[in-house]
Amino acid sequence: MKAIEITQAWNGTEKCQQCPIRDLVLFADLKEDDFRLLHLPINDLELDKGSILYEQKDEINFVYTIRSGLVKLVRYLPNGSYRIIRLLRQGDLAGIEALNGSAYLHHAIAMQSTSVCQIPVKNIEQLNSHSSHLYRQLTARWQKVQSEADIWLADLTMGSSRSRVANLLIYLADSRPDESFYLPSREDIGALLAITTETASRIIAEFKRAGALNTLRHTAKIDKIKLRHFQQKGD
Amino acid sequence: MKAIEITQAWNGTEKCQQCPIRDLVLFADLKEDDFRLLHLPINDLELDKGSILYEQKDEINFVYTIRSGLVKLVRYLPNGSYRIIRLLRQGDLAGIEALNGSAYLHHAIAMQSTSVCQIPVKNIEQLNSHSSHLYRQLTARWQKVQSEADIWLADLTMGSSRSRVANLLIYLADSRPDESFYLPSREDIGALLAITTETASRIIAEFKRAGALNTLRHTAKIDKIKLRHFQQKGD
DNA sequence: ATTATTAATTGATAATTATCAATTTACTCA
DNA sequence: TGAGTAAATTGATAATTATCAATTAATAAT
Repeated sequence: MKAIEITQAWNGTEKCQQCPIRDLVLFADLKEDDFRLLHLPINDLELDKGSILYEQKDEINFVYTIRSGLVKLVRYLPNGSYRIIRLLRQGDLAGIEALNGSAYLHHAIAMQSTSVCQIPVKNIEQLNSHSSHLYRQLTARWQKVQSEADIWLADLTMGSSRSRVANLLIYLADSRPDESFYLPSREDIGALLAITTETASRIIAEFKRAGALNTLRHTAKIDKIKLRHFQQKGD
Repeated sequence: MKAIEITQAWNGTEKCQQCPIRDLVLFADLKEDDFRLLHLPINDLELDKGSILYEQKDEINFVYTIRSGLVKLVRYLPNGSYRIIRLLRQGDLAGIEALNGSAYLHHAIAMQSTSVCQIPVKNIEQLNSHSSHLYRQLTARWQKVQSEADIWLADLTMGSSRSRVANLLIYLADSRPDESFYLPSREDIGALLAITTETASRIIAEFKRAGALNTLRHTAKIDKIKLRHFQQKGD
């Protein structure tokens, strides 16, 4: 287990243009001519739960688009504990820092079965120098990272543990078509919100008892109305 | 007071090339030819403490380079409280989200006397379409924002209040030539670290008593050795 | 299916932080 | 300078969360 499997390798030309999440990914705006500029192969990777997409020390030759699944960006602290800095979902870009030639800033680890496109940085650079279409996508993505980090900071680092967990669940459920989502382990919830595993567990259990959260294995659904009662004590 | 004064207006050509913080700012890599592409005037603004550089609702026509001083990016919450999302210092870029045509994401407020360059977004766009020099600076800056946000999240949102305040002071003192820095109000420290004003005050007072922090008005110096004792309880 | 292992839950208690309130200190403006 | 206002500090107490420890539930391996 914890395998990474290359299921396909291709040069963008046809495959990327038929990509079912085309409008979400980096190459959204590219024209047919642009695709001819892709020289290195793009790989399609399937990651098992727990497998590592990249680590901080890794050589940085790729950026990754998440096609499906869930990836956590993790920063390990000197004392051995860790903090989850951000979650990446469908359409998100991992390893964007590679484009500046700086090292990866975190470890990227699949939280569930995940499929990604592995795009060589050289491809991006080539495209960038010959076509301006990619530029908008890249800056837009940088901006998305930034604004999500801000929201994260505002919603998920203040207030009581209870309201932080409620906000996290609402964030996780957000924009899922069927409203069901992957519920992280209590340890990961702790690492996401800077609370202990036990506190995370108590609150999740409390939400379940109140009927605000229903789980089957790691698949969860929330009752937003009931959950809102836990969001803020003051209003 | 709380005035914003336009002290100078110029077209980049000579003025920007002589800028004393040229290597820190957006135009660092530009060549003489590039500057000829700047058509709209760049303004030099002087902000008094407390004055507002921009608000979320503002029309977004400018990005700003901080020449000196300290700016806080503030997000107001529905219940009237606020959270400081990030601090900007010399060389940092404010309002970078304007480049994607999205609204400003925060209020930007001067925490002390601050001077900034106000750069029309149109200038940036013009430069970008005619010269590739700016691209590197922009992506590098985006990346810096991202990596600092990550560090922030890891250092300033976990651990005890005491260690968070210690980390904030170390961050503020960092890279100041004379090691002296502007100490924010206790309320702002609270908004930065998601703790109450009172807790912030108690900890600052404790650091002063221990000789780990010395203040004269809002100018502060830290004793890093002594401060480290407060950083982490566990090591 | 059964055992071994890991994750989740719960309890009791200690430590931390928020809250409410009062006082002292610093700053502003006439 | 001196009164008025805002900011910082401190105290007492309540609420929240961490810590340590035990138990139960879920998952994986044979």
